[in-house]
Amino acid sequence: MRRILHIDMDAFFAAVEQRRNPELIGKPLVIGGSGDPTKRGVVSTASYEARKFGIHSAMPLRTAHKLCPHAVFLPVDYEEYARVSEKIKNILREFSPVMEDVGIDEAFLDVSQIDKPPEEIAKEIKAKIMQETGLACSIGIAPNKLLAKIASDMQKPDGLTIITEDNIESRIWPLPVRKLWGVGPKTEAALRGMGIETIGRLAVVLLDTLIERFGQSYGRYLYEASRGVDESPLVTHWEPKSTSREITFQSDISNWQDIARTLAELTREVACDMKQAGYKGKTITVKIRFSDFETHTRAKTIVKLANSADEIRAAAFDCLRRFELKKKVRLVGIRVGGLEKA
DNA sequence: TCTGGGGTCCTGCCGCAC
DNA sequence: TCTGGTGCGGCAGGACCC
Repeated sequence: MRRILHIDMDAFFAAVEQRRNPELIGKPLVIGGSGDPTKRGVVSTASYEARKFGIHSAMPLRTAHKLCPHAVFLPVDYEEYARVSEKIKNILREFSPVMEDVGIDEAFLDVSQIDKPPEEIAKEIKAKIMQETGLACSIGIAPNKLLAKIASDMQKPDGLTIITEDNIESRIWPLPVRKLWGVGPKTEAALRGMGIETIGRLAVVLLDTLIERFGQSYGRYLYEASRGVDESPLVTHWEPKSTSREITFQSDISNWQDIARTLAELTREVACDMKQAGYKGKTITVKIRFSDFETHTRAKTIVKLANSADEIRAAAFDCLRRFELKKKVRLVGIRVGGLEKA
């Protein structure tokens, strides 16, 4: 039986900001966008004090500002959070080399090979992270990644939750389906339409029914996930498949020259990213989001792998010309896929 | 009225080659 | 030469994650 830990930092961005400026401790704090709640942007992280006002991740900053005008709004300092994140990941690797990075503020750790109760390991990890960074985290312990992730979310903040195969029925099945990794708003609504609101209710649906409704791959996933089944291994190393840059304009624009100029600038940045990381790519995709939020893409695959701004820009402009720019544009983006080591 | 930016994966469709 | 089945890559869109 595997023993998997899921480590999830509590309100990570907000906690990092509170640590470097203790005056912010105990105050409603919202991190997101440029830090100006009158501008376009969404909430990346809200402190627990801000969450009491109904503020949550992905909420427009303007909405957050209306809910709590006296909250402190700060811009995202990604470099600083990445630095702290790396420190935390290094601490985790000291406990087990089998670590899967899941974004900036969470990770899985396989401690199956360690001759010590996982609960004890988890307590040591929490203490070490607190000692070296001053930050709290929540940890879930389970026989697989799926359950460990659900567990870490059960007693936030500063939690430690153990789920075993024996208590899937009593502790997992009463939870709403939305708690399952991979079930978002659309699937939640579709399931509700079928009269399914909890994981336990999902677990009694026939496999064939789920495959018919959600397709072979996702249907089977839902069937297994609802039963707490997840054999997926920890991924300790992976290569990026695409890299991208996009920007939302502060106000929607209709001038083709402005759009083209922005696309050229994003192209330079993405080419620079690729050269620094040592990758070339072959599929260039341009993304346009119109003022009504309708989003379209146009892609072009070039014959030879490329990472120069000139080559990528030429393909990007071919794509841009294929758009009918009838409506105002709020976002333009570029992605280079099919990456290979240069 | 509001809805970021950086990713991954899946599905359906189409044209093409065999 | 025509027709149909099949597999595959490219493309577009969508759902989801942090």
